[in-house]
Amino acid sequence: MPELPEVETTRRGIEPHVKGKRVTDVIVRQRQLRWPIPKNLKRLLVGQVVSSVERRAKYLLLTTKAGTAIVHLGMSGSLRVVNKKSMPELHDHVDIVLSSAKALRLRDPRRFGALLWVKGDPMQHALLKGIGPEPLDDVFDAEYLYRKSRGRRVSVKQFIMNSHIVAGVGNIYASEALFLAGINPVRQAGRVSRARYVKLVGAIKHVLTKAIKFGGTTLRDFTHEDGKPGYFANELNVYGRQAEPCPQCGTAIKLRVQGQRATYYCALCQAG
DNA sequence: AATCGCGCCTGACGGC
DNA sequence: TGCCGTCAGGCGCGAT
Repeated sequence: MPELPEVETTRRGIEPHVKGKRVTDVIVRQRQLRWPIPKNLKRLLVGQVVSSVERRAKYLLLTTKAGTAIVHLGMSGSLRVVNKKSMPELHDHVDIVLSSAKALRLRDPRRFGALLWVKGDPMQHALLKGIGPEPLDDVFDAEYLYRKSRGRRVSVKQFIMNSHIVAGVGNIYASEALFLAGINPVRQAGRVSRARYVKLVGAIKHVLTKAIKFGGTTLRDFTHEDGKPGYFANELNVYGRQAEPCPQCGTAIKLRVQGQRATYYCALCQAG
């Protein structure tokens, strides 16, 4: 499941192959992703030079003079740099063919991803406009999170997964950060102390930074631009480890569902 | 304004 | 073996 570290890993992987290259063709094999891929994408993109490859939240932004392609990897998406002559496989929905020998290939078995186009400032696009600060940005600090959380009755886990509060924290890293901070995931966001938000912000930054260093977490579909997996799955303390011993205290890791999503936690270490 | 639940989609898995 | 139901989950959206 691509979360921020996986998208950032992808961005870093594709950037050297894409930036400064001209788009020579766009091949769409499956248009029906979360939203349909614009029918005129090929006309818009062909001939354009990709001037930058950026990330905002879990969105990738391929910017040209004419506009920006917005890519979301959804649940199962990956972007690979392939030889432009290599045969597409099942679920390889789009090739963005480049002026080099390469093509950027979007694979997305579950098709929860998206490939959209925006003219002008991409940050003004409806999908990006309301998104909260980047978690690795300095403006994302304990004071911000504390202030935003006052009066909120949702669980602290759902609170930090709200992209309007902070960008890019998904289900895996929310569980991991709450474990590192020793916070009970079901506690109401508005009832978490300032001191605990200091710990939580530190934990979020730490786990995301570390996951990027490991090239992200590959559980099933996610791969790097070269098709290789990320290795952070080995570093996960609680996610997916129901009934395994807590790495801190040995108590069995628990699983519960919050907002229709699995939360993994240690009831002893995260009593607070 | 905040919160809740739905639905998009495929592949893996368990039960029979 | 094979079929079928269930689950996984990011996240926008509509309803409350």
